[in-house]
Amino acid sequence: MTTATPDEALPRERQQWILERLRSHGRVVSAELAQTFRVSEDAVRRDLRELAAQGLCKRVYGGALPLSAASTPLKQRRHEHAGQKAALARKAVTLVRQDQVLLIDAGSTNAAIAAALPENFGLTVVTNAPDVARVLIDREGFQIVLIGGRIHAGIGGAVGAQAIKDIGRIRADLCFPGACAIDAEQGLWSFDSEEALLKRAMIEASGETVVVVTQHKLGSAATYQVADMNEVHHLVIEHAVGRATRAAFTAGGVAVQRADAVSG
Amino acid sequence: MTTATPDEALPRERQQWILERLRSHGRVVSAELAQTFRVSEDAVRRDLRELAAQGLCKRVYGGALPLSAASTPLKQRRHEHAGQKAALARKAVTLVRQDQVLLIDAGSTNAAIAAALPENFGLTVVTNAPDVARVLIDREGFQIVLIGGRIHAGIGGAVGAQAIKDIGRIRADLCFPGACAIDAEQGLWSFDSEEALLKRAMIEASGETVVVVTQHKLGSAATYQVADMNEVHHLVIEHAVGRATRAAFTAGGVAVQRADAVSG
DNA sequence: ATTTGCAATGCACGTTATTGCATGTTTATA
DNA sequence: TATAAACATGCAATAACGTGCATTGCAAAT
Repeated sequence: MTTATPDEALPRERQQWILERLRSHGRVVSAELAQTFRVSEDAVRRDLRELAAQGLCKRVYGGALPLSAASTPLKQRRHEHAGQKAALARKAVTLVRQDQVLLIDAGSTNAAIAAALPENFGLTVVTNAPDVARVLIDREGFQIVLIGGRIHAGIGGAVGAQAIKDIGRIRADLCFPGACAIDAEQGLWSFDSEEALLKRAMIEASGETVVVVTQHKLGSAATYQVADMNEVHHLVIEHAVGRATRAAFTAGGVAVQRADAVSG
Repeated sequence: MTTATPDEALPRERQQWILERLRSHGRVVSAELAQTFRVSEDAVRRDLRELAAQGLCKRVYGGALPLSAASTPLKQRRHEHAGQKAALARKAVTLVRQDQVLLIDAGSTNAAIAAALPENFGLTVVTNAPDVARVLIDREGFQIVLIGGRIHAGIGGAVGAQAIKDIGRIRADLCFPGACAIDAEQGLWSFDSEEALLKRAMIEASGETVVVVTQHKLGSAATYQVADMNEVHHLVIEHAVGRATRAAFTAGGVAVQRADAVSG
């Protein structure tokens, strides 16, 4: 029961109702909608066309379906901006030296970093993310240590007391905490309190901290603070980031690395 | 349950449903799909043809199988006996009841079991394998707990003192230790001493133990013993296993389950 | 008050997608 | 090798679709 009876509704109302129905029922049928709203199927089709144009649903023969990505937000992110992330990762791993111990957080960018790490470099990788672990298992010449704990599906890795305790028993050289948002004054931020605590524990367990971010995470903040900028030693950003933004971070004592330009 | 009863579905909706079903069940049968959607088998075949053309599944005589990109040697092994393993997994998950806590070991067979587990069944899955964790992260309605520790690449999961300590803090209902070899008299065996210790810890932390094996692991032994057969409560084997072999296990008090026959 | 502009709608018409059936062919298995 | 089931293909019927166009209702401008 999304709403009572629409029966008569304005176009926008209809579209809103359709979206709700898509969320709750997983599909809508043009003919049914036409009958529900007492309009012609043409009008319904126009609605669906608009919604699809806004990326809010997927039109199919007979009606519309919710975007399949809506049910799997993480899986969607996994292949987004793959080109940029690979470029960022290539630049980020230049900061890694032989025989170091790395602490790698969950996230698609960090999985890209794991894939870019040099093999047989004597590296030890400690991670709370099954994704990162799997990338390294399929490669060679890494010592891998898994951080245990309850897994938060939306984050894609272990969080919580157990994970933080595990991290407390580690000393790492380099730390790659994923960032939800980063700002030259405000520092590093996360959308989830558990996640923020975990990233903080990672940073405290490491000698140096490297933050690797795609462009849209720059200059914004989120809900929970992870660290001040003076706790971040290296920042790896996309090639396209402007000079002013870079200067703001450099002024704060952060070593800024630009990834190579990407065609795509 | 992937979805309720489709019964009547839009063409594209069918295809999505088929893909989901492929992920969770490892195969689809044309005749079954036709009955499920109440369309002719021709329509189903057309769907499968389209999906296959998009590289989303592999058509086989009678239906279709999931197509997961396999290239590296480990990944190769992961899907080598995909059909049989999916059939084993389907049978194995019938032993799982609502709201149970499962302890799942590393291994390709166990990853298939994770993929076959029913969603939103109140299940808690504890695992030392990034592979298993990842399968469940991509699905919904599971509580996932990661066992930490040093990862043994050849095994594909965490082993060692840390992992065993983590397991010691868990009480599970059901345990799925991967088996390298199993014999009615000699019991359960492993090729690696660390691995053997871990499996033993898992069994001791669980109420019941389920061993799921492909045919070639039966009746052989390995280097390190994991458990006697009287510690194994359920054995899930392929359909093709002979009567004499089954009887040997049954005589030892093991409940033997045969997977359904597989064409491929 | 009238005009103008615009969004929304329904209808007509040509186009495309989907379906089941009939045909002949391929495939698995005894 | 024989046989039945599964398959591909062509075909006609149907349902859904897109587009152009006229109509309607309403609000802003004249």
